[in-house]
Amino acid sequence: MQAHALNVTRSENFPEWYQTICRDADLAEPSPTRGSMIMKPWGYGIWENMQRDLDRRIKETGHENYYFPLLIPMSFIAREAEHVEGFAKEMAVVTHHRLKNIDGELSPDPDAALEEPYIIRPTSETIIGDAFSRWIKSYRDLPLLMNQWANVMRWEMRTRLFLRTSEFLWQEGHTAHVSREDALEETMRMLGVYRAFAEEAIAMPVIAGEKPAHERFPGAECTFSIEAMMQDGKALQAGTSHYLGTHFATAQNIRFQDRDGEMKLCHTTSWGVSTRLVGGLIMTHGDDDGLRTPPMLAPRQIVIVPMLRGKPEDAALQDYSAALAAELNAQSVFGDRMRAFVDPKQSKPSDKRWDWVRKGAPLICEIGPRDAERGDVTWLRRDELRENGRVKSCTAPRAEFIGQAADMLVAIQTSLYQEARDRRDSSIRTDVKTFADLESYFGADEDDGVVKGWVQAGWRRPQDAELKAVEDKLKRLKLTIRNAPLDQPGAHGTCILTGEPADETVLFARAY
RNA sequence: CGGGGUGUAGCUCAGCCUGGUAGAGCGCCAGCUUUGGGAGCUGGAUGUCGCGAGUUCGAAUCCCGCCGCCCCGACCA
Repeated sequence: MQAHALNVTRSENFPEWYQTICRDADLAEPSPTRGSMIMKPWGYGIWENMQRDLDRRIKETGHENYYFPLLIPMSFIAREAEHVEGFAKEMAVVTHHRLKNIDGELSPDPDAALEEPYIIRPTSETIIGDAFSRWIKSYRDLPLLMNQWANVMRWEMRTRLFLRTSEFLWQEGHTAHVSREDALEETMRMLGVYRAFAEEAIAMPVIAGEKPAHERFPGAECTFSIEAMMQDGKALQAGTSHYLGTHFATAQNIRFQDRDGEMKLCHTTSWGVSTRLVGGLIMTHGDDDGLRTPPMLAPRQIVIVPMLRGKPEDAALQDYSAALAAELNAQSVFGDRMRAFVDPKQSKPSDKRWDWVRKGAPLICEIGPRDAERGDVTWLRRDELRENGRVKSCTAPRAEFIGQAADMLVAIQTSLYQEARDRRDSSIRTDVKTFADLESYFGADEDDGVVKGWVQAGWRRPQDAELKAVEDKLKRLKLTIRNAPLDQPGAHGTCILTGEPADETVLFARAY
């Protein structure tokens, strides 16, 4: 009898646990293309459900979907100085349009070099800005509210499944407005959409706030983020929303004629979330038995495993299971059709059970001959898998189970959220006031098994000349400033780095 | 790209120091037994030992080069 369904626990080795869960829950695997991953049905299905839910929220706030090209003329990226600087080092470049067999080796054909190379989009501000400059003529064309679902590529030094891959899937919203106020309102609105989406759909509590100046998106006037705490205490930036001011409008000539007849620059925004959220979901809800998939996003919410034994009564078990699935599928939950599934795989029932435990199907029904005979259902709740070290199962008459299935799924969604929120709330320290305290909390030699959470403390925004020193000081503790929560306390006290009066209260954390 | 580690069966790993031509457990396949649940017994299949070059009669083992992966750093959603 194995103690857990995974062979490494979170406390033993969190990074290894993360990799194991990606593999054993069949979420994704590394690919031959360095830094890129193969997403498998359970992992990709979670992303598809995220997409569906978030796409609805994006459309409900007035945005429409567009699709822009993968390849961007290289000159476009050069237009906004900070933007170039931010992305130049991680750009994949397309330089040829033909291969040729040269001395038995396939190479780009020297005669087929592109006059102007293309870059593979790391983000689409520039090519979308180019379109905006043509589409926007008048204040009547504003606001222009667009979104696109796309893949992007950033040549990363170090990659991890879902959390940082060279190619990733995301949504990027881009909008143009007549005024700073309108654009800022949009920036905040979408930050709010992300917060609600993360908390409601992913059951992942987040803190929304503004990034410090040195953590801004290249070319942005201000950047806001939602930050989630992973089970090892590290922070994950789960979504960003940027007010771009008139920087891109200036660089790309995005102007409109206002009511007063004057030509004015648009104020633009951009905002995005990516497949990184799947990584966040894993590190928020995974346990030592695998993933616990929030029911709202689980590709299959109820998995039915008939306990087949190669006996005559197997047929009856299959019929009973199929009928149960059909009845469950006719139910609705979270305003959607319930997703039940009979696992038809020809393998041992116990293996199928543990496969679904690792994948984190919210409810796993095990239908044995006695259940079928009596008209019962026996099930496991993935969020309450074990009790006193033993797997806990419940049995009830079929109609009763069907009647409460939706409520149980909702309860699982809620309990996952609450568990994550309690863990986060109890891991944010507000009593660390000085740099010495900060140092001793995060300690030079960690690895004492204690999860280091976040520290919320006051800080004074450094002047340009001081910034380097501040960053170095934090770097030594491997700390970053995550954001200044929108929800600011009344008084900020003194700056944890300098002891001077603080401008605001920010979150310090180690981060992914 | 720097520092450290690592690469042997599907998975976890032993063997390497001291060179003699490949192992264990789990998984997989077959048969039998078992049956409210991660079963037992018996039998079986599986590897260009990361890749390439070298030393040697002989290399998983020694030397050189390269590559992948992991951790730390730099970079970042």
